[in-house]
Amino acid sequence: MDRELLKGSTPLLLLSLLCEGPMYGYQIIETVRHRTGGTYTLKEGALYPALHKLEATEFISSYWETQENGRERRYYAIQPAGLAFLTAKKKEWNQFVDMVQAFVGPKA
Amino acid sequence: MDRELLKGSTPLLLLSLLCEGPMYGYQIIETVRHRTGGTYTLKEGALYPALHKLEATEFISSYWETQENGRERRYYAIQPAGLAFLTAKKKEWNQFVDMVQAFVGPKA
DNA sequence: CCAATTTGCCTCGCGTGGCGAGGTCCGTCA
DNA sequence: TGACGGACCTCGCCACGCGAGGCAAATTGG
Repeated sequence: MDRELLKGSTPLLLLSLLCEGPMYGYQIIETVRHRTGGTYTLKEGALYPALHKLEATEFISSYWETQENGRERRYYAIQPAGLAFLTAKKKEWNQFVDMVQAFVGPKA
Repeated sequence: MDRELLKGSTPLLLLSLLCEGPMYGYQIIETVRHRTGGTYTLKEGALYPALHKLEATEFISSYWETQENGRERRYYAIQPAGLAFLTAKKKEWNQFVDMVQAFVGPKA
């Protein structure tokens, strides 16, 4: 998968995922990897900065949770502002896809 | 339109357009502007470097053509290698869209 | 029991690509 | 003559993803 195509889609992905409930970083990576059948692996160098940025803008929040074995995980949860932002982003995404589709022709 | 989303889609757009026949820079910009109803304006700072890069890799070729009034235009035409590249890019594009769609949910 | 792997977090430098602003030349039209 | 628009281009900035690296603790396996 061409990395250039991915640019800008990360926040959309993350917010969409977090809509389903809080998740921690590693879990996000694994989830994406599994759901895409391995074709797409979110890289840590892309994930964590993106997560931190979304938190800085209050679109998501984070909290540490200790597991039974004593280890800690940092969970991220979507915030109201993030939900609104997601809605806007989705609209933008659809516009974008329609736009490109109009030039390259429909999928089939 | 979020600029980050656009990244990487430019070669796809250009090759798709040039499939319909040779075009010159300014014309490409205007065509895109019109076809999208003005929602998307290809910027010169994105277009020309992209065009030159595609030419450097032999995906397109260019030639100058003099108009009746004496002014010159630089036309770009797709090459066989470009056509092959376009096919691959399209496939990649569809994969990408499907991937994101799988997370944000279908358009409707 | 120790080593290697996995889980889990993170940062930093690099390359890339779009953008805004700038620049140039020339034809046309008021 | 001067302003506008067509038509080409470049350059510095910023944002992003990537690869590589670092660290620490739990788990697994020989």
